Amino acid sequence: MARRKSTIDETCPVARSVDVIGDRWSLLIVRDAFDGVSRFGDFQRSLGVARNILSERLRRLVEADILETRPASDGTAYQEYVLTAKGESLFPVVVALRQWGEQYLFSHSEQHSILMDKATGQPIPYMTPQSGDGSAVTSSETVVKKLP
Amino acid sequence: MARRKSTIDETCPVARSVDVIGDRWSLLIVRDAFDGVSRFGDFQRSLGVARNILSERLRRLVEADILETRPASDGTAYQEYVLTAKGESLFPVVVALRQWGEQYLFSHSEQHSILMDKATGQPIPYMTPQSGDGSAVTSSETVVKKLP
DNA sequence: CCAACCAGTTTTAAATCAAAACCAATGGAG
DNA sequence: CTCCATTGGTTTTGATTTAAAACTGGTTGG
Repeated sequence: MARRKSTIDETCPVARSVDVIGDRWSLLIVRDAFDGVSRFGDFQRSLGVARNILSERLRRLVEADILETRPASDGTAYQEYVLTAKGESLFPVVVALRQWGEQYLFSHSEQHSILMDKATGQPIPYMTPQSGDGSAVTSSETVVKKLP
Repeated sequence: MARRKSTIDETCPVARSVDVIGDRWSLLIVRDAFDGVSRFGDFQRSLGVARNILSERLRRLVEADILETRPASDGTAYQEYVLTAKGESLFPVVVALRQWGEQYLFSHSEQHSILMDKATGQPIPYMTPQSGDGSAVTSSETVVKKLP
């Protein structure tokens, strides 16, 4: 590509988020991390991503404080990658993408995975933005305000 | 790049979603569309994206049934791009990205925009996955189940 | 101690991207 | 009606990124 125009001066939160995790692999790495994957080789096998790309993405995610490294919990000398609090906060993003995909990207007959509540065994209902009183709001009922 | 490995056979909804909108521009185009932008030139000026890239992305989004074209509402012979129902359904994704960005990607003193409820003038509360009874659930309280 | 494994890094070729030039159709001024 | 600026792209051309595979060096198991 020509040099990527950095959106670092962007005042839109969506643009900044996309700048950090808006590529083909970062969100899938985060998804796997939510799923308990933590080792380099496990990410690599799970995603089928090239190792150099995985290496660079993991480094970026660690730099962005979304993942952190620590000594492997299984006693080996290797390290593992785990979500930070900032990374855990991406849960709604991953769930929103998952639910949208569930609704629109599978043919009716096609099987796909769904997100369940461990406690009740019921599917997690579709997430939606809500007003202060808990009622759902649509995009046309909201407006983006620039703070002064 | 070497040829992109298509994730079309992927059974994970997150992977399919990322395959459709997981690039630097598509989600920003959708965000602008939520904001009322509909004309080629307006997207181009708003995003600062190269025109050929914008053209290709708009075509992809139309093919994916996220946007659709129709005659411009202002009487000119040009066309405009508007969100379909499928595109409107990306609202939770955009809001989740926005809210994560608001929380983590701005220094405390830095100004940024926030999403408000038009009716009440109050900020939209942070979205979170909920259990069937409306209580928030964390990632560790959920599990991904593959349907048979 | 040796072989297999893990976690990367380097190398190389292909694909994509960004910028700018180019082009056709539209619309507005006079 | 004519000229010219605007709109909405497409084409061309390098720069950059990506993917795949080969390579490296420490680790672990036998």
